[in-house]
Amino acid sequence: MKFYITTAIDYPNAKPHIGHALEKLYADTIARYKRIQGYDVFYLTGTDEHGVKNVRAAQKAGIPVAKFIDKNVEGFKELIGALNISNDYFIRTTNKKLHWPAVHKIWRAFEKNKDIYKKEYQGLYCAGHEAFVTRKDLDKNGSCVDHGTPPEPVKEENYFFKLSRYAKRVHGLIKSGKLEIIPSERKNEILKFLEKKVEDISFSRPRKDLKWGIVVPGDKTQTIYVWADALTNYISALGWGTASSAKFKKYWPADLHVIGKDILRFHAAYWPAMLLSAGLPLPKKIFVHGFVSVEGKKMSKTLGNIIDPIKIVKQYSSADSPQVGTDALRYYLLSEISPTRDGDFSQEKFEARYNGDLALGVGNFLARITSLGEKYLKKPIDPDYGGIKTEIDKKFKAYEKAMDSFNFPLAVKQAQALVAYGDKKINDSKLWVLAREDEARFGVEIARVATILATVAQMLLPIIPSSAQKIFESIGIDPTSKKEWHFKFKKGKSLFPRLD
RNA sequence: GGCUGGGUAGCUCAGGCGGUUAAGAGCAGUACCCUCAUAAAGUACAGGUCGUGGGUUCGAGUCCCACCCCAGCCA
Repeated sequence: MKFYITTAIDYPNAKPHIGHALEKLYADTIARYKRIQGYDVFYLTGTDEHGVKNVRAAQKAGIPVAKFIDKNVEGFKELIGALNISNDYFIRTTNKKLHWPAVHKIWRAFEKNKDIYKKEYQGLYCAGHEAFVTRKDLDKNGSCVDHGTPPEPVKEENYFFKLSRYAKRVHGLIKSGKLEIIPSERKNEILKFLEKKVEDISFSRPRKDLKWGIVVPGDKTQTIYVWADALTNYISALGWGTASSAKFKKYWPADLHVIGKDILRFHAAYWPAMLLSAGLPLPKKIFVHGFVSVEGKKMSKTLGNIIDPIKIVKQYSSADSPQVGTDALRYYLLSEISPTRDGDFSQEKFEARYNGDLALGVGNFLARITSLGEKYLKKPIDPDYGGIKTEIDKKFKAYEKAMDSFNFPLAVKQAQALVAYGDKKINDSKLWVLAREDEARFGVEIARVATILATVAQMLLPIIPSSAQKIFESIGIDPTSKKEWHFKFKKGKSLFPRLD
């Protein structure tokens, strides 16, 4: 079974912030979870590199656009490394070999279906924005809210895509659940949008206004606008439109697009319509996540409260435990932030989570077991489910249910509940006393708590992969091995050193 | 203005097809207890108008109406 999962492609006009981290993490956790379940997973992420905003940002920085983009894309790739993201490919929309042919091909497909037509577009052009603005961007005097100057009415010719022709079909597909939108509020939102009169959308810009982009095939005066360019990444990355489309045949349609709530319409309306026009299968599911605020406030440049995830990772890592910062951030974002609503980040909450759940939770539980096991156990022992199987099964089922519905905080809770259960078992059996006084019973009891720990590590594998792997190593197990497990304990350094 | 979601213990949230608790979990706080462990773990304690005001009902966080806040979508 294959599983194709994507994130939105990021706009590299600035450094990545914690919101970018969140989305990649959601997709990564699902990808890892599916791999563990045996799926042949293809996980795609990348960057959306064309458009006026990038040009302007480059100008501001005084660097040629291509160079500016290359530099910023490195920042996004660094983020992927810092977060231990397991993507299988990184698509860039400036990739002329892979991406551009697909964009041209899909454009031709629209044309062939007569879904592309030229129309005069009238709009209010704001020089400051270097873009068209709508009424909601204007103040009472009719001036641009951001620039304080009145926009001028401009007429220009653009190519339009007949979204109106597909609105009903897309609506039907979403309503019936053939194209699933999660959560249901977002499904309602897009259904409402599609029930109103849907306008066709401008799919190109005059070349003179937008040079940094892909030319419309057969018309050198027009540049393909973001929709047909960026959204096509999901199939271009698989080789669609090139000679080597084996991956496309294997992985398309996408099983899951992971996106933010701000781009719902593009993914749940425009993109399906485009695919229908091109005669391609539609994605199966779209998961819409929320945003991350910082101490209750929206992240913004003016507030200067933008959180750099790479900085956080570095801050909490050390030379001999480089995975700690990565997993600490992964754990926080996955356990503290509600996946379908907005969540909050604060240093204080971050450290409370870390100390409570990781250092003194899982980490301490591991230390208790390996310390006793290494010192008192004479030979490797087998897992033992005696008296604990019901509880483990119950928690594991709840965990799977939560993971399947992208409720990561609830999934994590199941693992933490097992840690508490195991800690209590150590106390109740007085394991440290048995270690000295009753070798046989000690063997049985430590096998049981170690079995609990192994289950916890299994659950955490998609959440904090490196640390979960370390847990397995400390108890002498290779989780990927089909061979029978035997616990052999080795107490190492603290998995998650406590923060003061 | 229309629509969607939310407003539950100091904080983060569960419950939300009406009667298994005349309100739950985690964190923080207090007491007790253990000492294997990262001065860690475990146990007990939360008396919160379940946004406000009405209504339906034998009985409502849980249904209905109105209103007030917060977020978002569409105008």
